[in-house]
Amino acid sequence: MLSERRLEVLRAIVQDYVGTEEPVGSKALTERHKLGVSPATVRNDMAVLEDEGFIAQPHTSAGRIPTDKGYRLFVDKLAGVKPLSSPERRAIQNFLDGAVDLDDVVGRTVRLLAQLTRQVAVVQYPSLTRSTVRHVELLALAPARLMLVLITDTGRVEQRMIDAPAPFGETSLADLRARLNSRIVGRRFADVPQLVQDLPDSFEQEDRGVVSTVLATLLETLVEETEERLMIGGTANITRFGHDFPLTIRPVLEALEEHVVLLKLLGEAKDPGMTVRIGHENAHEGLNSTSVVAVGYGSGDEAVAKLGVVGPTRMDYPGTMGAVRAVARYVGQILAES
Amino acid sequence: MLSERRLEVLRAIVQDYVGTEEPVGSKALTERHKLGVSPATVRNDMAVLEDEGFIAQPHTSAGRIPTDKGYRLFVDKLAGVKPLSSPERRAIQNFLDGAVDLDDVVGRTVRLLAQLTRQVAVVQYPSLTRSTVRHVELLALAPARLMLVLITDTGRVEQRMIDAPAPFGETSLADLRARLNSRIVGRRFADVPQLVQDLPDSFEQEDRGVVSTVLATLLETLVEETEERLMIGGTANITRFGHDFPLTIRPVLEALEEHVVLLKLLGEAKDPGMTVRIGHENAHEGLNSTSVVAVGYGSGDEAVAKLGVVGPTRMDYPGTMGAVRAVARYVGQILAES
DNA sequence: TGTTGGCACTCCCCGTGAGCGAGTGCCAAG
DNA sequence: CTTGGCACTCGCTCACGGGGAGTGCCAACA
Repeated sequence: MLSERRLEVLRAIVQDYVGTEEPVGSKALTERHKLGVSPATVRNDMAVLEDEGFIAQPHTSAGRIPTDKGYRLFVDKLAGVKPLSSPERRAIQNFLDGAVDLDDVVGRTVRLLAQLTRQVAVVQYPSLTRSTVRHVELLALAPARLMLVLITDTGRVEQRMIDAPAPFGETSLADLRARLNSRIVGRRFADVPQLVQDLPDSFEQEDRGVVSTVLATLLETLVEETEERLMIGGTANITRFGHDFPLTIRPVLEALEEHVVLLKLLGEAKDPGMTVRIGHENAHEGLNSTSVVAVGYGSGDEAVAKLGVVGPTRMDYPGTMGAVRAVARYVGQILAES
Repeated sequence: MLSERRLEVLRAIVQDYVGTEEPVGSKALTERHKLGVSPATVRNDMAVLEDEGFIAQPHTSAGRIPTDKGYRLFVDKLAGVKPLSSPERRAIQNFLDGAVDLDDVVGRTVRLLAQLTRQVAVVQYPSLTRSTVRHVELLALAPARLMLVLITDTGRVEQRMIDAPAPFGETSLADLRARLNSRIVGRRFADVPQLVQDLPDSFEQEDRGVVSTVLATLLETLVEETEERLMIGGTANITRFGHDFPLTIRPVLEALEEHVVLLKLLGEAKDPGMTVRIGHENAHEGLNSTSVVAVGYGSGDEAVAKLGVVGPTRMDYPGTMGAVRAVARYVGQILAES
């Protein structure tokens, strides 16, 4: 185990490097931090930290920079979560309060997060699987052409066209609509399949085909839309990620375009609290020189989706984590209110 | 007026520069193109072209590169629109045919366009103002809480919550729903306001407040959603824009984030055909070193929205224009079918 | 055993200068 | 108007050489 002071040295190195973006040497460290020891001692400590793999030098006779492992130790043991200042809190609240619908909430959140952290923000739309049904609507656009509209408690609306195998009377339609709603409104998506299982049997023979088709489409919508959507913002901030440009930036932009990858990334964050993935801890290769800070948010006590930021491994972890957590809380509140 | 050969020289310069990304000199030009004259002659022509402002040299004693004005002449007079190869056409069709809903169509289009042009693609969602109403649905979520769902002929769905000033019975609701639909289904959004103007009068006194509120929300939706949405793709391609990195790329990314700016940009493209804005012709400063190729698309004979790409001024204009036009056509077809 | 100052050493970084070469402008001849 | 010739410009590359920040090691000291 590392001594108290060595940890302190590591913390100092991380802080300085994050600030200056330049390898930090022993002398500069003792000058900027009150470690109470001489540069020579710090050098010894650095040698140990390097042996253990927490820091590295880009070249012989250069200062040290933290490794992924070093950052990991930093966030696990050395860094707290820096709470936001109260003006910041107020700004968040004001900014989010004006939202009019779900798209707007997500849009504002992503902009806010990008602005606060000066990094790339990613916000997942509230997931359908954990949400409940607020209403199902069935419309006849033509005798054998129906539209299914599904409204969730998080304000999301999904619609699907249905080509019915046979014409379907207005009364049967109203009947189906009513029965469907009475069964599944207020229920979780995951529970819907078994709740509607026996519904076709209660209809006239001639209508069963249509009913089955409608139900099939409904269930399909539930499954399909579990492929969640997300919104990204602050892409311009990648220019801050590093100086070694085209090389670093390209794969990151590509990764950001693949929403599937990002969703997986967010999804992996199983931790009920905040999850921080540093550099190579990210499964996706393009993000090997970035860190992802993610946290769940939700309208109630349960998380319905995730949000987070993607930034350089060399980032201000306490500040970023503070911002991410705070934004998630406020979004949760907003969703609960609406 | 410039002689035939001088135009030919300009064309050759543009083509070579687009290919190599390096200033092109007189000797190289005569070698790669059959101009039938000597380098010295070409040098004279170049001097003229430079005087006229069509080309410039980065430094004394370097080759020439086209200016914005040079590109402008090139696209106006010298370049055709390069039709796509038939495998490409087939690929487009296949790729777009699988789309299941509007989001999917737009999403596929944007990816397709980005892939074909290797540039940043921008696709505007079909505008509401020009589309027609397919259906309006009114649901009572609670006695005094309604939801309005608006479905357009382009497959777009908008929903709004309404807090009614008074409870509203199910029969009244059904009545309003029916009357509303019979009046505005199939009509253009722009015509809706006057079509519903006198609707409250035909209701019982006690229901008029609610009806007015509903109508107000409906009209508001029409107006508000004229702020159109758009989707962007292929952002990673900005890394191809130039070598002078952080400087160029940052403002472009910022501009791409401001959808309002992009919408304005697309909107300015009044031309019924294709519009090409080159470098400083773009009003937005961040896009001064990029070109925008945009064209309208629509389900019928009329354009309902725009799509296009943003790329370096140094782009393959004929190829890009060909791809943009072809994609717009196919998207139009897809929309018309659905 | 841990800490400290001293010291030689290693390299990165940066400015300088030379040589190269692509490209130009001009001129005189065809 | 076109062409070949020619001197000139200037960006690019590379080698050379301090300067400096930082290191590792060692011997001395608590």
